[in-house]
Amino acid sequence: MAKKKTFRPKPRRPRGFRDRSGEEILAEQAMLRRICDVYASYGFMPLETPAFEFTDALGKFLPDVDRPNEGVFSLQDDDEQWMSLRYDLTAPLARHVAENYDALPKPFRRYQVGTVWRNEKPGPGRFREFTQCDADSVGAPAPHADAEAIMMFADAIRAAGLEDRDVKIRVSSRKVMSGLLEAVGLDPEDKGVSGTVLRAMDKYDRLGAEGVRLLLGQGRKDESGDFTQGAGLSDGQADHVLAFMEAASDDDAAAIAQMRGVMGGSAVGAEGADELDAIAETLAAMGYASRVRIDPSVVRGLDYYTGPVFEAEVTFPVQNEKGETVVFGSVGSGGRYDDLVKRFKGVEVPAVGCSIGVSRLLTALAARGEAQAARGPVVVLALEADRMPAYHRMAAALRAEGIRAEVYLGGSGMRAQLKYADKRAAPVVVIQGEDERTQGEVTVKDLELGAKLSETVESNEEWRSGQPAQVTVPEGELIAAVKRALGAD
RNA sequence: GCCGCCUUAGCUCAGUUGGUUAGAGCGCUUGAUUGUGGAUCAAGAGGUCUCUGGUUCGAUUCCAGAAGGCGGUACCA
Repeated sequence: MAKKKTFRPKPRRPRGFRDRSGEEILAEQAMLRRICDVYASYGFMPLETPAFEFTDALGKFLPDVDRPNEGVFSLQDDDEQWMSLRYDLTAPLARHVAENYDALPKPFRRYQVGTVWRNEKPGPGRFREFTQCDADSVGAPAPHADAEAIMMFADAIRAAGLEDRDVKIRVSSRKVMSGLLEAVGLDPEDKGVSGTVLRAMDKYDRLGAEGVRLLLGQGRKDESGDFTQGAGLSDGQADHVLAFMEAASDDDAAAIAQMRGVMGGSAVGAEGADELDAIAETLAAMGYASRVRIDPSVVRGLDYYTGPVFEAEVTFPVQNEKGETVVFGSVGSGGRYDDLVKRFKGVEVPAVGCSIGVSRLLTALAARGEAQAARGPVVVLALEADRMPAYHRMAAALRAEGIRAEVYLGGSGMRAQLKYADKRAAPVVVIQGEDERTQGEVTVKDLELGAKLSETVESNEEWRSGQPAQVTVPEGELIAAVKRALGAD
């Protein structure tokens, strides 16, 4: 007789998707609040848009193919139209502005927190589902809105918990990159060779001048033996590009001047350099010069950028759980995208904004050991089965005072209940067993203080008999006693 | 996508030159303590040795493939 097998699915998650603990969520919420407070203080208003957008609105159809780009999660609605999960918050903003153009004040300034999805291979601090926190000004031309975006970005990064020495904010411009490409004799519009050159420049930090030279020329083989095809430039052209990269300097004006020299007579290049000069001037006047550098090695992948671009990287080494130091990407970026709304409206609407990768930033801070354990709720022990209403009353009274509190609802004894409270990181437990009840009293035990005291207590007998860090008070003084215990730490 | 490493208890990992009962530390449960989280001591639970196929009398161990994980690299619209 054949036994019927019960189907039991494996509990598992798709690659790059994570469950997140209560502590991580609280840390993220706190970080988001601090970042958004900065955005709001600059006059930005919040906006929410849906997780799904029509794929054509995101601009993510593959050229000449009736299918969405591989990098976005997509599905067909019941009318066969392709929809995709948003992969950033900028494309939905452009859609929103285009759709409500006449009613919106220009410039339109909004900030937005949201989950975004990218169908890519996950890496360290890199997921397929993560949170971004953006602020953008739509309808504000260069370079003043760019300078503001960069200053606000620096403020937001600082508010998020990164001190100035922990982060490097670098600024460049798509226009000076185009100027360089023209000077080298390439067509900036040519996505092939020019794209390869820009990607090589983007790796200057990681691979250094020699690595970039290989990528500009024939190609480069990495440690794992994988070969990357190069851009095929001549030695002279490569020298030219590297001279541009070496313009980086502590003196922004000098860096921009050298970039001008390398770009020769390019008109776009000169325009980009003028904008960078204006930005650098504002940053210096506002006291941001020590926190932000003009640096030609910033490229940024998104090809919708049209002017200044910037990004923030952490300067401390990030290690994974195995203790290996890991290649960690940027924690935030931004730039100018003057053509994004034009896709819908036909008219150019200048726009600039920034985005902070909150999930990655949290990963970086956690890797540095800055995750602090969150305090749990006060736990009211449940010692006598027929006294549950009284326990609930005590918890409710604490809540009414704004103190997080819960009644123990498991089925175990006192010892296990205390272990539970310990594991929950409860700061305080409230105990009313038969002894206290008959006296009209309640015991308030300070677990945090007790943990501290236990370090100096050797024997179990001493530990038990001393009953450290707990007080028994009349029922009416419960709230006051709990508050004392909470405040004492 | 390409390259490399890895996969044995909840976690971190040993181990079996192919042989019957696969181990440790930590964690977990219970007790020493009719009502007190730490420490100590004692007892206990927990494994299709990732999966599939091959070689073999016999595979957790050898071989091949797959899946998953980690890292690098590419891509990142």
